[in-house]
Amino acid sequence: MSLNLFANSIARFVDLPENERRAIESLPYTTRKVKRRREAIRCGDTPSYLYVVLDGWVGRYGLRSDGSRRITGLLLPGDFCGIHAVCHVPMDQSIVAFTDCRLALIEVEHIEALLAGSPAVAKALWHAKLVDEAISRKWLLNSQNSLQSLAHLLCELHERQRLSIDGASSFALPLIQEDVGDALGITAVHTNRTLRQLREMGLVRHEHGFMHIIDIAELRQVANFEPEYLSLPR
Amino acid sequence: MSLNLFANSIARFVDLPENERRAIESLPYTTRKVKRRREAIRCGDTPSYLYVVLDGWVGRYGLRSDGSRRITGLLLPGDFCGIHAVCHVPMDQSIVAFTDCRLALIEVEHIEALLAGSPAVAKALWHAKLVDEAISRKWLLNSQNSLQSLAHLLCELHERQRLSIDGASSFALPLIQEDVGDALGITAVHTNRTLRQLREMGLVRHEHGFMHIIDIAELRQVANFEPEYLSLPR
DNA sequence: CGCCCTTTTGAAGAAAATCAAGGGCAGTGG
DNA sequence: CCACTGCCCTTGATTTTCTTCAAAAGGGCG
Repeated sequence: MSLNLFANSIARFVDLPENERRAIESLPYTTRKVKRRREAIRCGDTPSYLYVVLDGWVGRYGLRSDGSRRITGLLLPGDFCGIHAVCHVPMDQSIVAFTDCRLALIEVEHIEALLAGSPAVAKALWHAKLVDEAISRKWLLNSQNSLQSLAHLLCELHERQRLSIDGASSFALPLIQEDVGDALGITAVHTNRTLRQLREMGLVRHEHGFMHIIDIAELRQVANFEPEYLSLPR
Repeated sequence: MSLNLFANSIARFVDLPENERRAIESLPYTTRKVKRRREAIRCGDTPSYLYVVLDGWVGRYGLRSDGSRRITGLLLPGDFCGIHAVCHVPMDQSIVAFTDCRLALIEVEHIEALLAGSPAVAKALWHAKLVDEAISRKWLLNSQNSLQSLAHLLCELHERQRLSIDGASSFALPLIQEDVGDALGITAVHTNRTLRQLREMGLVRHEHGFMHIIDIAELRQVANFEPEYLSLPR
């Protein structure tokens, strides 16, 4: 296992010169395994690494005063978090593993050196951050209508996984309904009912941890999903 | 009028060496006036400038399929937007003026040169973006409870204005209730009722476009507001 | 003064939360 | 092999929150 997944992820956004690709792939890093449901980074900590997801699913969340949780983003293999390290800023949210997963920890000094020496990479990290932000804002925009919002989340994940799973209309969705609810800002019970609606509309099936997209065109219609904001290649 | 407000804003996040401050303040730019309620940047356009707010209030928003609007962020003097220009990415949301305002337009080439030559500035822009993101995520976190959410927005604006207005417990709030509702993800009617609740609790008064914070301690209690995420000096 | 924009309030209805209970399934241990 | 347990999904009934629709009441400005 290495950072070439990270390099590929970066290369989605810029023409990556061969020397800069090598610079990424030769970054020193350590691997950390995190078990399902365990925190990878705690809110309030100032990380000293950039974290790259090597495999598994990871998420960002914050806690409310009543103890309830809101998931504010999902990180898939190749995604990174912890840019806070570069700025010496404490995390405003926590990072949790939704599956057993492996993270690459890259020391901030190496990231700084990379940013200074590899302009294309620096630009790509900005681009990746803009996409990340665009996703957050879509979540804000959608939090109005649970059906549309759930449909949109499924479209988002379908699209983001398209590259790795290559066009498959099913993907492993390791989240339980409570997680999905926490991502949408609704309760687990309501998530259940909303998911049932999508099922009864003949758009999706969720079985054995796999989400099967039956009618992507109609699902996108319901979601009002326009994939451009993800800046992924067609 | 010049970019020194922008430089100050940047300098909140890093120790800005004198030469880098001069680099910012000597950036060539043009000024653009935008009238209240007019769009400054349209969703889908790829900007070719970095936009810095010189004066007035500006906001980011997206439209839903039913035509309703969600405001996803507010920009105050010194704040910037349009980093998309650097990455050649189309905007995923639009930028609108809430008051007559003036924007500084800095060509992307100059920004790229600045980023390449001024490491502290580059780091500060990352930091500013992280704060921006943290604000978005707070909005996501709060969108659950309209009272808490409105209280939190007022605390956020109070805190962000603290530096410019210097400790005043009142500030000009040029948004109408419909705007506030669009920022919170609730209707104007419900915003009105929620605001009334805060008024009847003796926490705020809103008169003649000014928001008077009567009991900031209690307001922060209601909002569960913890200012650290804004990375502002004490 | 009269007009337009905004705020305020009421009443009815919809969406989602909450509370509660039952059911399936996988792993564990007797 | 079966009972037990824990975790998750599912469904029903009730309550709360917010929306929608409608109308009236400021308030500033030509």
